Order: sequence, then C-alpha cells, then structure tokens
Amino acid sequence: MPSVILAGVEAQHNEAPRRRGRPPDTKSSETREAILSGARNLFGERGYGSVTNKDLAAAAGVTTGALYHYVESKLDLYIEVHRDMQGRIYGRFQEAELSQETFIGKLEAVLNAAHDMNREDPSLTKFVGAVRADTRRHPEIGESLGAAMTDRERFFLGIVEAGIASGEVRRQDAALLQEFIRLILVGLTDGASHSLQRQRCAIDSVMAVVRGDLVRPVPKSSLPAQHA
Amino acid sequence: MPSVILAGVEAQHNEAPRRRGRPPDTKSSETREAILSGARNLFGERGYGSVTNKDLAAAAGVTTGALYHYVESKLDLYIEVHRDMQGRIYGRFQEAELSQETFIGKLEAVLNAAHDMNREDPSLTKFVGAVRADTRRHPEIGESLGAAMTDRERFFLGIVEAGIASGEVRRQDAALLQEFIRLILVGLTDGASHSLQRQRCAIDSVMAVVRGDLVRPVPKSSLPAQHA
Amino acid sequence: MPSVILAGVEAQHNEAPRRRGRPPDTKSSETREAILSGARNLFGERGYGSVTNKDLAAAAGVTTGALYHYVESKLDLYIEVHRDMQGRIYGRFQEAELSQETFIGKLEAVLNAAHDMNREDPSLTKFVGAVRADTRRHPEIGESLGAAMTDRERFFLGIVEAGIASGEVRRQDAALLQEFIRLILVGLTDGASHSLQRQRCAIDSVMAVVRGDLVRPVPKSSLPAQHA
Amino acid sequence: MPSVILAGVEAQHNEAPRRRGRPPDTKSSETREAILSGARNLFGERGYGSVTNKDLAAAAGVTTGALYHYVESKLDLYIEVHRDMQGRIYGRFQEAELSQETFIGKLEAVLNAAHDMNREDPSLTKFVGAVRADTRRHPEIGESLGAAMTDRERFFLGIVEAGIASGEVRRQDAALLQEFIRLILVGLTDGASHSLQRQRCAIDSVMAVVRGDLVRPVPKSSLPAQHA
DNA sequence: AATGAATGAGACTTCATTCAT
DNA sequence: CATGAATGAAGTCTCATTCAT
Repeated sequence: MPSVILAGVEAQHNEAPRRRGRPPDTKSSETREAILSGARNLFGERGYGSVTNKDLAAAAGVTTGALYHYVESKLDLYIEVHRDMQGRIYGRFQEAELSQETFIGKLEAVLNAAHDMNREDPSLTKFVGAVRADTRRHPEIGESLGAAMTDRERFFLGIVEAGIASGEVRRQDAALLQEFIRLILVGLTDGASHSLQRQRCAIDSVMAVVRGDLVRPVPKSSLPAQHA
Repeated sequence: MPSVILAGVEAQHNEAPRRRGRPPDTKSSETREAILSGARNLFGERGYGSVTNKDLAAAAGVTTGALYHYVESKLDLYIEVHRDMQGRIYGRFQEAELSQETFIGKLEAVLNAAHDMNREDPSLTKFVGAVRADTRRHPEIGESLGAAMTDRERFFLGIVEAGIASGEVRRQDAALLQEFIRLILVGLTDGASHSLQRQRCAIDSVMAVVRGDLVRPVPKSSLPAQHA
Repeated sequence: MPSVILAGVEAQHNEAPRRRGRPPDTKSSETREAILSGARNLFGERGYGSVTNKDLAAAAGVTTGALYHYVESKLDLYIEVHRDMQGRIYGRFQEAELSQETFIGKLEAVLNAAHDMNREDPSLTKFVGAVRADTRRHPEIGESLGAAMTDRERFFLGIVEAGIASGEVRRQDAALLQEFIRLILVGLTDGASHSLQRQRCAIDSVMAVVRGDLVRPVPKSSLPAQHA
Repeated sequence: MPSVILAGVEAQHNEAPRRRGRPPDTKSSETREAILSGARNLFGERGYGSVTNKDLAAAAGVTTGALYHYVESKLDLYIEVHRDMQGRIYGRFQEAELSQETFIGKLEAVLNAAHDMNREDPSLTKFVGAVRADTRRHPEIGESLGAAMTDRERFFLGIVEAGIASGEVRRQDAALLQEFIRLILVGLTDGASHSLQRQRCAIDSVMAVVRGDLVRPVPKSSLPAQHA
C-alpha cells in the first residue's frame, strides 16, 4: 500500500523532534488518504455524476483547489479509488479461495470474505456496486478503467475450474456456471450491499440454492402433499 | 417530424432552418410517443443524470422547448416513462405466471417472458435496469416514484407462495427464497440485459441451478466451509 | 363579461333563440372585452413583466394563439388596455371637476370620483398604479405610450389654475402645488389602491391636510427647522 | 478587476479573452461591494424582474458564475441589497429625527435627510422606490423580506406620537396622519426620486401644505363638495 | 501544500410568438 | 375565429477546473 506520492515537495518541518524509527506520516499522505476514502464513500453512495468536486473536497476536509494537488481530475480520482479498491479486495479473495478445495467451499468462502469486508468498510462494497452503472453512464470511465475490469472474470473462472477438477461441475456447464456467478455477483454488490443483514441473507440464499436445499422440483404428480 | 427514435443520432438535418410555428402534419400523440420512447432508450442506456434535455429532444425529433408541452420537467418525463413501463411489463408477467402451476414453472415462464420482451424492445429492460441506480443517485426520483416500486416485490412474493402451496418450498424458507429472487432479478436486469444472448444464457443458468442440475455437491470428503 | 372560462370548449349553441332587433354582439367582441378586462386585472396586479401570455389567455378563457387575433403583441395589448383605461377615467374626472368651482372643491370631487371608480372596478385603479413601474422597467412601454402620459399633467394643471382664479392659491405657488398633486396622485394609485378602506382614509387625510385641519404648527416655542 | 460600478456600461473590454482561474489582484471584499452596488443600481432602475444575471455580473465586472460565490441566488442578492439599504437609511433617519422636537420639525428633518442621501447616492432612493412594485410582482421577495418591511411603519408612527405630545396633532387624528405620511412617502420614493430637483420641489410642497401655507380655503362662498 | 475567487461551458426551464389545421 | 404544437432565444443556476496568492 504505496504510502507515497509526495508530489515532489517534502514536508517542510517535522513538528515534533525527530523520533527514531519510521519517519512520521507526512500530512500530505494523510490528506491523500482522506481524499480517497471520502471519494470512495461518496462515489459509492451517489455515483460519479452526482458527486461534485465540492462534495469530494468537503468529505476530505479540504477545498476544491487542493484536490488538484493529488489527482489530475475528478475522473482521475475515480480511477484511483478503483485501483485502490481492487488492491484491497483481491488479496482477501485470493486468500479465501485458497483456504478451500471444492467449488462450493471456495464460492462460499469468497462470498463470506466479501461480506466480512462489507462489514469492516461498507464503502468498499458500495463503490464496487456503483462502478457498473458509472461505467455505462460515463464512457470516459470505461475507457480509463480499461483492463482493470476483466480481473474479476479471471478470478471467478478459476473457481469454476476448481469445480470441474473436483467433479462438482461438468466441463460443458462451465460457461453456464460462470454466467451464473456473474449474475449473483451483480446482485450481491449492486442490489444487496446497502444492508449488511440483507446481504447476509442473500448470500445464504445463494448457497442454499446452489446446494439444492432451497427448491425441490416436484417429480411427477403436480400438487402432492408437503414433503418432510 | 417525429418519426425518429434514432436516439442520439443527429439525423440528416433538413438543411433549411425550421420555420417558427407549428410544423405541418404533426400529430400530438405521435410526438408524445416519440418522446417517451426516445426517453426510455436514453435513460436506459445512460441513466437519468447523464441524459440532457437536448438529448431527449433530439431523440424525439423536436426542440427542448417542445418537451415541456408534454411533461412538466425532466423528472416528470422519467416518472412518465416509468409508469408506462410498468403497465407494459406487469400485464405480460401476470399472464406468464398464470400459465403455470409450480414455482419452477412460474419462475421460468416469467423469466422467459422478460426475455421475450427484451427481444421485442430492449429499451424496456434497459430502463428497468437503470432505475435502481437512478433512484439511489437522484433522491427526487425515489420520492416521485413512491409506491410504484414495491409492486415488483408483491408480484414475486405471490410466486413464492405458489411454491409453498405446491410443496416445492418449505414455508420457513420463504424469506430466503424471496431474497434469492430479488438477487437474480437485479442481476438479470442490471447486469445481463445489454446482450440478448447473455441474458438468455443467464436465465438458463439460473433455472439450471434452481433445478439442482448445475452443481452437485461432492458427498463424502468436502472440507467444511468456514463462516465469518 | 364573457361567458367563458370553459377554457377550450366551445359553446356549442346559442342557448337562447335569436331575438329581434340589434344584432347580437358577435362573440368576437365579447372575447375582445374579456381579453382587455382580464389583461387589465393581471397587469394591474402583477405588472407587465410578470404576466405571461398564457395567463392572459386563461383569464380571457381562450388560448394563447387566439390572443393574436385581437392584438399584435403582448406590448400592444398593454397599450390597448392603457388607452381603454384613459377613456374611462378622464370622462369621469372631467365631470367631477366641472361640478365644483373652488380648487379644494374640485380636488376633492376628483379624488372622490377616483375612489368611486376604484370601488366599481378596482382593476382600473390597480392598472393605473402599475403603469409607472412598468414604464420604467420596460422602455418599450414608455415609447409606445408616448404622449398619452402627459394628459394627466394637463388635467391637474387646469385645477391648479382654478385655484389661482378663486384666490385659494398664489400664482407663484402654482408649480409647487402641481408637484404636490403629482405626489399624492402617485401615493393614491401606487400605494393605497389595493385596499378600498385605506384609499378612503388616505384621501380624507390629504383633504384634511390641505384644509389645514390635520396639523397645527405650534406657534411659540418651536425649534426652527433648518433648511429651506 | 472589480473597480467598476459603471453599471450597465460594457466598459472597454481588454480585448484579450480572460484566462481561466483567479485573476490577479482581486480582493473579495471589493468584488462584493461592486456586486451589491451594481445590483442596487440596476434593481432600482429597472426592477427585479427586468434585471438579468448577466446585467448584474456586467455591472460588477465579473461573470455570472462569480455572482454565486457571494449570493445564493438572484433573490438572495436582492434581499442582501435590501438589508444593506435599510442599515444605511435608518441610521440617518433616526439621527435626523432626534435633532428636532416638533412633529413638523422632525418630519422636515427626515425628509431633508432623505433628500441629502438621494443626492449622495441616488441608487439608494431608487432602490427603495422599486421595492414596493417588486414585492407585489414577485411574491418570493415579499416572503423573503418578511418583517423587514414594517420597520418603516414603526419609525413614522414614532414621529406622529411626537406630534401628539407636542400638541400639534390631536390623538384622534393619529391614524389619518399616519396614512398621510405613508402616502407622501410613496410619492417621494416611487414618484419623485428620479430627479433631484423634482424631489426637492416635492418635499418643499409637502412641507408647505402641512404648514398650511400652500392652500387657503376661501372662507365664505364655497360650494360644498359632494361625497359618494 | 492549500485557498478560494473566478471562469466558461452547459444544464434545465420559461416564454412570446408563429402557423398548420 | 380558434387551437395548440412547436420554435428559438433568453434566463437562472451549476460545476469542473484554473490560478494568483
């Protein structure tokens, strides 16, 4: 997590007498952190177009002019937030995925990890949920994001492969399953992220359906009695 | 001069600057249709905030001022499009739902109906997909939409109830299942609506998973999934 | 006063069977009357700039397009109303003036006539009160009104002359007195016209002051006022 | 680049298109002063509705956007100008009033003070004269002005009371006299403020009439005025 | 590094007027 | 005579961005 970007200028003086060890976090890097964090929040909540530079500045506790010391434009800030977000998320996802061996296990582990992160910092999930719409509404974003967006695809493709290897999934169903995952991912971020409880419930429902626990097709006769 | 619906295409300009006053051969109802249709397209594609009055006027083949003969404001136009959309969709959905008796049958029939409608007029589905984000980004929309938004909930609750009656679903799973439906609906409209083929595939994947055909848990040696 | 307010719906048939004698007032002339009357009201209440053509049309029970059958423009309508107003007022004023012989008598008679007219049709007085401001705010009006505005001056100059003839006023005070009349006229139309009661009171106060009944300078120990 | 106050004069354009960003040597307080002053001028001359943002900006030597650094809206600017005006006027009025003891003395002192202020800065008086019409034409103004408008009433009520105390006025005539003052005030601001000379003359005429010097009723043979 | 005054482009909206019907 | 759809110009306001300080 890169710390730097001191934009050439050193912090002019160290308030306190220099202590040993790690040099003090420059004020600059704190401001940068505040800007990114505030932006993630606002973008996630209201989307790129509805957030003004003034909002962004206020959320970071600076003025609009100051923003331009840290980013080149509002668009650039959005891209920065996106990059930062991806770094945070995929580490956790990878870790979760590796802890399990079956498709179902990996899927559940990853969804749980996503939920944990949502609990720790909801702005992250909300931002992810906003990206799709923003990309469609503001073509500049899609262009600037470029390849960054296919990472997710690759990641979940890996999980599907694990399911094939374990025998849970037939090779010919891979494409279908991947589509399904894409689908629930959209639902989980765009739709269910604004309430922790709701997201928890949604994840559980997905896992139940995937396990075949939620719906049992009635075999022959149309309306039989309740099953046990 | 309606005719259009070329949405966004400036069209080939009848070089001569239009005279003032009422153009020949206009029919109010056609223009109104052109405005609604163009707006549905644009809103669905780029969202409320990114579509300008100029865009809307151009898509309907009129000037921005003319818009205000038909609606009171841009917001009002959005609401109008929404109302129109609901009328179109729910008739079809109800019809589809009634044609089947099981939960799975009803679900599939409704999703297929949605897909058919998407094929007939993609702007409808795209608009539906845009509404959620727009509502979050522009509070005025949520306020004006009011109760109109809960209709969907009620409709799908009915389907779940049918599943309980038929024995496919346990009563205690109703809430979970409803959450699942919400989820895939979001995924199907927000995420998969921009490509017919993709949406078809997504619907199939959902039905396959729901039927238990897509994933078969390996019975014996599966590592237990941890839970946060 | 014009039947109407059916806004858009034609009177389908002339209720009563045609009577003999004078040909019926064409609908046209009734409409014209309605337009002038409605305009006088609106202009008097809100001023030229704040009244829209739509307001004017609605007040007359027609559509904006119809307005242009009767006047050439909004400005033209204003001028028309003004001309109509002057015709109505100065007949009454002249009559009142001629009924008295002294300056005080004439002044009171005229102010009373003004008050009577205000009672009969307040829109007239309100319109008069609005003209000054409108003229200043919209130079086109002043230009179109042209000489029409000096009529008032001439009229009141005549009354002052009568005061000189009767011995109530010294010739060298003529200019001063005319200025005074101008002043109270402004006050009586611009300021006091919106409440009949108030206008009555204002007129009485003016007459009382002019008669010397309202304020009696204290003869002996008054600090001399500075300034001429 | 403020400096100006040329109100309405486009000034001689420094041919080169202005660069973006903050111009050199700006002082916020000067610009604010220029905006208020220019607005007072324009509003006073043409009224709220006829003055555009572009006019206001040009009069202050800035662009329309810059206006919104200082006020929240055109309406807000109007209110601000009004507040500023009241502050300036009532100090002077109070001072003038306290310098005299009789009703006539106080009245003359106050009117003279008004005239002096008109000479020093005519925009002030013109603005006062415009307020009544603006309030009637634009209800928002009346609402925003709120209590600020009754101050004048209170002030002149005080002068009338002084007249009662000094014996110049009978208690039962108080209401009548107050109405008279209201009347001449309207006449003096709305009607006579656009020419210094005229206003001087109008004030003199009022004082002469109040003193009983201008009109002497002919004692014996006066025809009685009729009354409606 | 930070401020905040200022710009300029463009958004939404209103309105007098025109004109085919 | 009357309608009302439509125009086009103008008005109020917003906002990303720049730049002197």
